[in-house]
Amino acid sequence: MARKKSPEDSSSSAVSTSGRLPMREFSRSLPMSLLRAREAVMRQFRPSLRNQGLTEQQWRILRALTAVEAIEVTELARMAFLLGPSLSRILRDLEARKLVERKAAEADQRRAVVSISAEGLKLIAAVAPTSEAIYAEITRRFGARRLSELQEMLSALEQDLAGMEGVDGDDG
Amino acid sequence: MARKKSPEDSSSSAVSTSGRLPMREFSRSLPMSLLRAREAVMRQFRPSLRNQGLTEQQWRILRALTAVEAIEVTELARMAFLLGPSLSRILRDLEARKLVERKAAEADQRRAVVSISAEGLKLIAAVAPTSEAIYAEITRRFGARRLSELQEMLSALEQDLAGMEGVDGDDG
DNA sequence: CGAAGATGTTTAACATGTTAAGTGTTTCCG
DNA sequence: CGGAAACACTTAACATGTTAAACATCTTCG
Repeated sequence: MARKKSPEDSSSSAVSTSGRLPMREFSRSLPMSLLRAREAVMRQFRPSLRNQGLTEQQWRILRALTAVEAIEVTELARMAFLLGPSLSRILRDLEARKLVERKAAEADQRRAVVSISAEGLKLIAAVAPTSEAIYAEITRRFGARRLSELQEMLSALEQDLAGMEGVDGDDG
Repeated sequence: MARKKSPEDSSSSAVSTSGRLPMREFSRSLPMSLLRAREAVMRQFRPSLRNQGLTEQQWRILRALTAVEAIEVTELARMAFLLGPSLSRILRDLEARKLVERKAAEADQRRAVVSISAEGLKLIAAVAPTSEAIYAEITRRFGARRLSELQEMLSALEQDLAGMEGVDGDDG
């Protein structure tokens, strides 16, 4: 919407007017495709989460905590797919909001054990219905079977790239 | 050594010890799958970009600029899939580094027109070979055909969700 | 013409991503 | 036993994501 401008309508962007490099298909690169798809999905959920004062990552953490009785920070980071520093900050805030509780592990004072609080559970319960409804609608639109196939491919991609670490060209 | 710990399933996690809520298996939600897949891909590219002092987003912008002679900021944001504020900041930096040039549009002083500089092109040329090699290796591992299929599905997902804006439950 | 509204871009404010360094604990091993 | 190394976080510093608001310019329409 609202895309009118000068008289000389250029319709669609990018016609590589200079043929400088053969790097075609930028908009169809795999990272861009994944980014756009994910954004299309998350766009559906964000408003609802925001209504409850939750960011996407905070939601991921609380969501992960509902699946366990208690869990160490590092393990939680793996589960919620967050880096340590991000998780550290978010836990500090969630703890201040009394949505999670933290205590030191008995056997190892380095480790912290986190669990969701009663309040946290209430918040989850408030968001879950809308969240599930959105997910159901997405599934309906895209098709359950197709969705499974997509997840399979994504998982396979992840696996195929798991051990690939050394293509680092010497362009430094 | 300390191989960078990539959050994969530790196989020990999460057995819903409390049966609190019937929520979908968290680690297999669509947003998480997309996030992990994208991260697996980007992990391959980041080191090379970093060697050239470029972030992923800066690279996206320069990459998009090589495809056009010049382009307005809003259109560039659409192409590189960045939000206005992010693009604004990045352009300020790239301009300071003389990798891009900016001028006001003649017909409309509100609009700014951006283009890549000669230096910017050199930088692109320095990164491109490694980047292409990595992409080729990813394609080889996953399979060209499979990769096309995946892109198709991602594109379709994006399309299917395009007009879905109003599932907003009243959980506020 | 001129004030109200629309539009393109930037700034602000807060939250997270990302890498490196710092702080306590614990483990290893001479 | 004790110091170096490993480990589990946490802080720090910079870059981007995200939303709202500010700015400047342009367009509408009375």
